[in-house]
Amino acid sequence: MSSRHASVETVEDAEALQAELRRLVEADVPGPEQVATVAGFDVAYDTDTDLLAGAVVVLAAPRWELIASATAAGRVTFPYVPGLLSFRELPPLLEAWEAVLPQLAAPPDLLVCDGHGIAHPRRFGLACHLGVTVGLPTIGVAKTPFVGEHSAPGPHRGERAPIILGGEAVGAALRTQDGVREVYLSVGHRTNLDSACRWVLDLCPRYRLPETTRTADQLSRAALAEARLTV
DNA sequence: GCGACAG
DNA sequence: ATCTTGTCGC
Repeated sequence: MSSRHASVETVEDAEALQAELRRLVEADVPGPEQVATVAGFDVAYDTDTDLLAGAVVVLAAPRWELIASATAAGRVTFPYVPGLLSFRELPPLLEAWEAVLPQLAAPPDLLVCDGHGIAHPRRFGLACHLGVTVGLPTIGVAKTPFVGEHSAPGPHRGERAPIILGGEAVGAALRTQDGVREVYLSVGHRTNLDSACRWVLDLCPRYRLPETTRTADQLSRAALAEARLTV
């Protein structure tokens, strides 16, 4: 698991591993029919101290109430390289994941993370890496575009426009609330674009960003603040 | 070669 | 990611 990451320390190693793991991605299969629980992932950074903190939250339908969570703080082990974000964020996220699993009666039905899935230069963004690693359905929801072209979706909640890369739809610009800026989502693993849009809308009953993202963001920041006191 | 570039 | 107050608007 993480031992596999221990050997990845250069851009070359990371890209080689991506090329290997991308073949495992299932990006056009039926998504979860029901979602009783959903997990959210996010990482916060302190640029001064090199500290980072990952957080995993588990929310329960239909109100998306927090039922479990875990965090993991540590030092940055990989630089930010566009296209290799997962090698930077996965270590703390997987550590938090391992800590949250024992709190659950069953694995979450869906995982949502910050950043893209297959809307990625090599079709293997953070959401894909997380998905194939834990073997569960994942969706990537990003606040800004990364690759591909898309037109502006209509102004109302639920309207969307495909993100086109290399002639294929790799994701969608989705309006999650009337009049707010769109989010950019793509399949990570074991689901499809329609299902992903459906569940992301469900996770955005009130705000632009999914409840999973909002809650995980808060928790990761709190965990980072806690970790800074230790330094 | 130049500019862009999730978090 | 992160640095950051007030302010316009529903």
